[in-house]
Amino acid sequence: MKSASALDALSALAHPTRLDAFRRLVRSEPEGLSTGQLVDASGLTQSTFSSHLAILVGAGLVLPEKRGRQMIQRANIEVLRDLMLFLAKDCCEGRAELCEPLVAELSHCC
Amino acid sequence: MKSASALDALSALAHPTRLDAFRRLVRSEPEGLSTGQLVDASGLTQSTFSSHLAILVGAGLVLPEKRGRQMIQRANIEVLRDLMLFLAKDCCEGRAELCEPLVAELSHCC
DNA sequence: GCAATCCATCGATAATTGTCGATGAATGAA
DNA sequence: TTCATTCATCGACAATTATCGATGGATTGC
Repeated sequence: MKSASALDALSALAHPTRLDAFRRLVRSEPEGLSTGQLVDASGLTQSTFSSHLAILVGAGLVLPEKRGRQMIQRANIEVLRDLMLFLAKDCCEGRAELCEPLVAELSHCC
Repeated sequence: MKSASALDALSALAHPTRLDAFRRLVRSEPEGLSTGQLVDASGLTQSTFSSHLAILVGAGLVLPEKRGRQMIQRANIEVLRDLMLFLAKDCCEGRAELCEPLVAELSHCC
């Protein structure tokens, strides 16, 4: 993952509404949620939430699928993984000792 | 890590100048870098960079230490680890299959 | 065909963020 | 003591972001 893509993903997640929506989508994998369900959960107006959703989609973190007249939104775990690898990479290069506790906790968590 | 702290960390990293400075500090562990060195690397004015640095410090991602008349800045890997665990946690809860490839790649990388 | 539903886009406004130069406090050197 | 260096803070301004209501396209159901 390039630095620019990582920045897009970080910026997309750096907002309460978008972070909440993304986590909700991760938890709802693999079924996903409709835009309307996400709007309801956000408490914002439909148009405001739509602009937030567009930012998540633009960053590749959310993949929309058309289903009838609604859009089903799904989290793109791959991009999340790429982002985490991007962040971890600096520790790893020549200094694995910084990364080991991270891997240990992640292994334990999953 | 609470959602609010994760948002602070994400917001802090969601800016080219700050992401670059933080990664530079991670790579320079455990010696750290002086504020002046970071300013030079950023290409911004001292005051502008100082406000960015304050955001990283406020998020806990950077720990300043006074040394004479300069400040030595060091990356706080723990907060990075907490952030990554926060992001991974949603995958892990009841759906480890989403997280496994992430752990696998991280283990391989480190 | 017609009305209703779902959702993206537009335009306007308010709020936040980024940037800079200037100032000043703290420290070390002469 | 006096001067230079390092860096945080202040105030101002520009740029970006967040929010909303309104509009309109696409689709489904009647």
